[in-house]
Amino acid sequence: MPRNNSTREHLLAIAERLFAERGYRSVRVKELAREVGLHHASLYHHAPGGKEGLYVEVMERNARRHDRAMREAHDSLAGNLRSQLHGFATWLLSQPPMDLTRIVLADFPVLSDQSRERLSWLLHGAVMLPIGSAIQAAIERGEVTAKNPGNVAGAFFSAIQGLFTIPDEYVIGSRLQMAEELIEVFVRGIEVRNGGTP
Amino acid sequence: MPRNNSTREHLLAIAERLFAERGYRSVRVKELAREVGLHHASLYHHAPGGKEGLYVEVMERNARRHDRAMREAHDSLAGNLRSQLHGFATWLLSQPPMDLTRIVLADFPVLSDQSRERLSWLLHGAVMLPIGSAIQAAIERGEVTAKNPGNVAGAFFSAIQGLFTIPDEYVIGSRLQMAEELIEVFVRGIEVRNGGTP
DNA sequence: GTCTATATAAAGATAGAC
DNA sequence: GTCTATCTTTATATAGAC
Repeated sequence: MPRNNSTREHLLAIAERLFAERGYRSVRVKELAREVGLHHASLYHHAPGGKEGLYVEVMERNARRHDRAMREAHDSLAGNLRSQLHGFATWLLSQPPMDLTRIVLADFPVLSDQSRERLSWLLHGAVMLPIGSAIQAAIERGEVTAKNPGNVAGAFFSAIQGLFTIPDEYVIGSRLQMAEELIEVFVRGIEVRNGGTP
Repeated sequence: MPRNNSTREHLLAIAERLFAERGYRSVRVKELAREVGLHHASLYHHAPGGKEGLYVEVMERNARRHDRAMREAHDSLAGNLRSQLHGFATWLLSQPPMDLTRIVLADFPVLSDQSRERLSWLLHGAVMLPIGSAIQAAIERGEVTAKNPGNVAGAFFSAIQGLFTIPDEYVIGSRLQMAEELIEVFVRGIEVRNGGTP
């Protein structure tokens, strides 16, 4: 059992970023070791579970971190959907991309059924639930309407993540500014009209 | 030089689907061969460029196919943004997922600069341009407004692709029906209000 | 706790018989 | 055009010295 020390923390941080960006199979153990500044053999001292154990561990960390930050944004900005969405977008853009398509279709097949099921729920709960909950609350306040709030939440999440695919030189202003335009589109798209045809 | 025969076409079709779904590194040459019904050594007869050549070739095919279908939807439904978006969504959901995040962050780094640059433009032109063009036309008709139409186009594309991450058992109705709700949200989100405060 | 050395397995690719 | 056999390289992982 590895001790809680800074080398291990360093390794987990590096692994979390690399796995999030490129996925399980594209990350090489030697690459992880090089970035941490260790020989790849030394890595197994800090991560006895090997590459797969490391992946599961850092993805769980990743999910828990998102869970904390998304709930924090949800709760501290409760009552104002635009602000909540802005908080979600700010957080998501500050983190490595979370490419659910790749995670589900490419990464998950290498995991055990149990790890897959567990991670699946953790990730869903961390990112989709808070967004859906914010939309649901706005529905209950009578501000917006949606047949399927979870669908809108998923679309918002995907749209924000999609900003990561834009090469820096094509970003207009900043990704956060682009996110702000999308927030306007989403909120306008579901808000209840009060000035409709009389 | 391989001849144009059905085995090769079969191989290209299989490769296109597998690479699109799981990405370059997750696809095994032996897996491709098995699905085609060949020994993996025989595969190199039909694809002398090996795995990388195959990837570039089928991604180009993929891009060109999307280009044709998206332009067709764009042109045949011109004048009606909702219909155009519906046509785009119908096409995209009929195809393997196009996970641009994974393509850009995980697949591209293994390609030559030239292949990467070329594929990048092909994919962008095939999916983003038609959507952006449809939105731009609606802006010029005075129906909708957007500070950055390309941003909205990218968000729409990401939102539709995101529907692929939903496990079948959580799909409400069909993915196309979920797409229809998103189309409403996007169109309402950018449309010019005629019944605002007087 | 980190290294050298080595083991094991898998992947991509080629040669050459049929 | 497809196969068997083989080669080379790469990846993950372990043993054991220091």
